[in-house]
Amino acid sequence: MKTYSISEVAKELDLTTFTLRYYDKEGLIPFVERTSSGIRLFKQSDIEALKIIECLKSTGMPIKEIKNFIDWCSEGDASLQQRYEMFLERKAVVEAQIADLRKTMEIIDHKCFYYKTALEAGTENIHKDINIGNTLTHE
Amino acid sequence: MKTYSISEVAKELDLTTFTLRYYDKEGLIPFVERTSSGIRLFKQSDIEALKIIECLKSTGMPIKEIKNFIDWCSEGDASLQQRYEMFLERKAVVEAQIADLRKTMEIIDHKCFYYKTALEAGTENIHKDINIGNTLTHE
DNA sequence: ACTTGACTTAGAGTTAACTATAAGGATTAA
DNA sequence: TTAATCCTTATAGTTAACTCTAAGTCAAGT
Repeated sequence: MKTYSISEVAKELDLTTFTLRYYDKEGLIPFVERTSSGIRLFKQSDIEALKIIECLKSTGMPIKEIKNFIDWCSEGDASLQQRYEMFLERKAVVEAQIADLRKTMEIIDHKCFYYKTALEAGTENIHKDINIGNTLTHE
Repeated sequence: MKTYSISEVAKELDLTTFTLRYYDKEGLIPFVERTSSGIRLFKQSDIEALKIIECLKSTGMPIKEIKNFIDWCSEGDASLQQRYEMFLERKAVVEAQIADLRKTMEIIDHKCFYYKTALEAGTENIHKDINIGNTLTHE
């Protein structure tokens, strides 16, 4: 079975060897095997596992919680329920993040429009004038 | 014109007074006026500006860059182009973030399915079995 | 008068996730 | 054989954005 060195994996996943050893120290990749002399041999499945770890990280999950998940994986079928619930929770988190970003996007779109029209008019006052002249709403 | 104290603003925006003074020190809210004795008087428009600051922050924009924007605002119409470009860039950033989260969501959805079916079967092996038995693709 | 809440400067502490260095040793590919 | 790459432990530094404390002052409300 083909294996990869720590620097090959680092390159492929856009991490550093420092980071990978740090992950190892933190217990995120206990499944990575070693040669008799102690050199890490990453299997393709280890790289896939690291991609999941990066995926969880990108949802804002702290490393200590990711470690819990990795520990559950070692426990086998007994932890299936916990792992399922963890991913359901992650799903909810990501949905909320997307919803927040959409709101952010609305505000930014408004600002893009604001500045686009201001630029076309040559002055920001065009927006202030709209309000000053708005005798109906007094805004 | 109605004004608000630092603690009222902190409460409304779910920040602390420490944070608001920190923002002030970092030059994010130079427009907030003071009483003759130095107490900050936040106007409604100041609160709206803080909401924009929080919006920019939520896109991952560092405080020093937000300060640049605030400085541009003080410069008036001369900086309209820069401010417009800044928001266009923020728009692109947020779009990329949403795209990333969608990819993340796909992976998480897969995992939800994986664990749901594993739970129904009582064992994770159901997924391994699929591969072992797959004599066509040898995956 | 007293309490509350505002202010200041200055600086220390926190947190997470790296990021790096040093010092020394082992292994491997050309 | 030599250079590159790997390993270890231990430790220290970095960064951003807070977060908080201290020490002392000031001012408004009851």
